[in-house]
Amino acid sequence: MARYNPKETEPKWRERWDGANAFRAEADRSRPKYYVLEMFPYPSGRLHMGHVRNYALGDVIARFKRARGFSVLHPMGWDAFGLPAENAAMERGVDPKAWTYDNIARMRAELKELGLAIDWEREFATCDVDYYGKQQAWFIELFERGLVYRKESVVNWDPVDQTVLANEQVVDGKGWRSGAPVEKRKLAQWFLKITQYADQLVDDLQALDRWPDKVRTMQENWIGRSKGCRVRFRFAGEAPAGHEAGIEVYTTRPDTLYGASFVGIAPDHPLAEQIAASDPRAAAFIAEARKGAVSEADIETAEKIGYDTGFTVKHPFDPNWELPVWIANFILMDYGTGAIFACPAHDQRDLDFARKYGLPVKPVVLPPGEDPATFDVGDEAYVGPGAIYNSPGLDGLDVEAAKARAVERIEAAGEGQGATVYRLRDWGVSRQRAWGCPIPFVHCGKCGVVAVPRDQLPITHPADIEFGKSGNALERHPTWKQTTCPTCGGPATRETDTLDTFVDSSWYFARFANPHAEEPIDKAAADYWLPVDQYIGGVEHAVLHLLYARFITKALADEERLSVREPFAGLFTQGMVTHETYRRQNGEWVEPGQVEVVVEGKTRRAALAEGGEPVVIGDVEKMSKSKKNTVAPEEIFEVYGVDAARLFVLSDSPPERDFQWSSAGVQGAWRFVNRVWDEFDAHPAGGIDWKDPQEDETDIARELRRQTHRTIKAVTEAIEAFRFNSGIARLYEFLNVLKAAPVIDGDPVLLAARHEALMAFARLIAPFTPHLAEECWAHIGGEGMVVEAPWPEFDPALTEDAVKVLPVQVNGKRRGEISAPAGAEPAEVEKILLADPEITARLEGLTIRKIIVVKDRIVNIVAA
RNA sequence: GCCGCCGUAGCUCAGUGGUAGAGCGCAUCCUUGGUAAGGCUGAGGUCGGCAGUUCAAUCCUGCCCGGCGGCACCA
Repeated sequence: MARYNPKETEPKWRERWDGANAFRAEADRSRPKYYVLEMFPYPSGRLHMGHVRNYALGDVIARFKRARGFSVLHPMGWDAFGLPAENAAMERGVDPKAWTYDNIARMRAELKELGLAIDWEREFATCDVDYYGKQQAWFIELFERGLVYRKESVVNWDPVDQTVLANEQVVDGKGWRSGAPVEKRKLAQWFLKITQYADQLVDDLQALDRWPDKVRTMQENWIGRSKGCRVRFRFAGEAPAGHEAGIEVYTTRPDTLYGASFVGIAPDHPLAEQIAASDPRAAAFIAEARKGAVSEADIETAEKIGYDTGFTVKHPFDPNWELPVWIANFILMDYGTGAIFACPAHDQRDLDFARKYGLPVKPVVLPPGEDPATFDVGDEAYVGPGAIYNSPGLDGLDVEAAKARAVERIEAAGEGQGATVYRLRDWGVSRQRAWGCPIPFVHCGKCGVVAVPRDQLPITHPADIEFGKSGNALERHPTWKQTTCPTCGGPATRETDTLDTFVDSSWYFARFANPHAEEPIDKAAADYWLPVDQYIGGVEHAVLHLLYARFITKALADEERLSVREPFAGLFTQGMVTHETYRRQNGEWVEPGQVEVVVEGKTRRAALAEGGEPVVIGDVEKMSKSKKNTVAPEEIFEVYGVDAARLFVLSDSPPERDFQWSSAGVQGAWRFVNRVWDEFDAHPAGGIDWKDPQEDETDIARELRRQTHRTIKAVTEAIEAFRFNSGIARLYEFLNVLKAAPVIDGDPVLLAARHEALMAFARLIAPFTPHLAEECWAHIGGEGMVVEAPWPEFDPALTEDAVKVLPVQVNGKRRGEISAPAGAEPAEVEKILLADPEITARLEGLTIRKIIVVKDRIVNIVAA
């Protein structure tokens, strides 16, 4: 018996796959195509278990679809621009470009070790001049179509690092790196007009039926479309200067206009600011209101406060009805118009506010079954359906009809119009960073902002760029900025902002169709390969990346660079990789590698491997450096081989759930790999003289064949349904069956049945442990390599038993069993049942009321 | 607060309107020329709780409890 040695076997098969160009994607129009893609990694230089899981999942699909006859595209690239490279430059004085490409080289080697069925000829990095140059080309096209614009915008400015910070880089109002208090600054920023596609982005979610509902809901909430109308409230007395037109409010509940109690404006509303200029108490209130708004959670619990401005406005449906105007802290300036009318009876926020300041509460929607004479609103606003009352002209209508009628009246009066508003904002893509895609524009004193002509692209980073200081190295460079205006030829300066890296990742999947094309996207190739049939990645990208990619796809489709309007037909979001945490008595985190866990009966104890100091076993948490609960993939590969690692991450949890790494688990997978090999090793090398197992079938052989065909069916269905762990569980069971099945020397039928089983097994396990599968396949004389072999087919007739064992229940409790031919009719089963002495003994003294026979499943006797 | 997911063996998880399963762990035994290993056998489960539908519920329905995730004054 030869022991299985992954260290020799695994590299050997990877070389053979390479040699055969086994994973090259070819647009073969005679076969159905399948595009499987995992979210491409940031090249940190180090593979972690999350990557292993992510890419193993995609690899299962890629190998499975290939075996099923699809023409498969499974590419790999690098999301290579971004802050970490510049941080490395600042910390270690290295060149971001060199640092990034070094990391890519290291990670590529590690990824290749995973044995992924990837077409490496299509690899690219977003920091390749070739890639971002093409990005600049289509970015200019979007500009020409009005989808790109510049606007003054408030940003978080770190005065020490001289840079703009993203919201998540601001911690407690200070820069995460410098620790300096962050300033709000107004800067001209580049924006992409994603809001122009807001409706499509919501509506098209409907058709994405192979996306998780959770992600679709999150995107829908993020876009936050709401339908309502704008209404003008004119001032009753003299209007404040500049606001003679009144206050425009936005509402989704025009049906409740007759329940209006007051008009409220946000503390940031221009009118509020104007009032504050001449009213110190209003100014003090606004300052107070702004102070409270620190964190999201605080906002929720913050008390509603308001300030009565003394101004009053007229009700749009009744000029004699005057409403006070309040400034209130719960009104947001950046939603709708920054002003509302309040209907306390039917809005909880308004009600809280009205109760606090003693403002009127008048119900106008009557809940079903309530009496208008007695219905009253307590401390809970009524937001449900009902009939409108107390509302001349709307009375009796239901809520939806009343909304429509109210909007009609408002529009007829010229006091407003129906409107749809969104929570979604335009996408700010400016980054004051050098290590990103330069925005291809110049600023000319005469001509303004001018796009760089196509034949002058790409705009690249200067070769002698000096990183390693704070701020934007492009801005600081002595000459790079200086250029001439493409329009007038006069002196001009280059734009020094670069693009958000989310732009880079918004179209890479399309570039993979032909990464060497002259145009950004090779349309013919993209028409063949797109959309991505299965996209796989972490749920943390549920909104931003996936929304941006959908938007850019639509924009590029309108540019006629793409035919699809949705990039990802199927989306799968995998769970995180977690691990137990360990802490010393002093609270210090300890790496798993330094801990020894001892099992004593049902309790587990842990101690430092060196010294034996007891260690506290903490919660299971996402692997992270800070908690030191990471496990390095390369160390696992070294000890157990790649296949065992792949098998373990695929086998232990459903892919969408969090996965708990444990050393016991990977050891179990390793043992399974060895048991599989043993089973193949015990089979005659080079295969057998084939004898059709269907001839002279014995019961033992037939049973084994049944198990084989059932396993093929079950594993196939499990992979189709993304339940890889179930599929692997079936293979574990199947191996147990094979081990238990007798081997009788000189029984050719049995041997043939076993051979059939092993031929299937090698192919079934190939998506999970591809190297092992090849070794096994070769040993038993399989033709060619497994990667070239078709997926095994099952014979439906063999997945069913000829004789069924039916449990027999008496009054719902199991009392015995009988055997009946498969498909036996109830009458036949009853006959067998009543002939069975054990069963009849059970029925002694009872009267049979009813016999329920469920074909091939069970029998239940109802008796008294 | 709202929405979603989850609760099955000590642990991680399959599964099904009809006999409760796998891996790991645990126990017993065997092997000691696969040996910082291998094998046999076994114990262990009111399938989160309560009600309902059904001949029959771990599975369907409702309510409740617990865990996780997302959203959160969006008018």
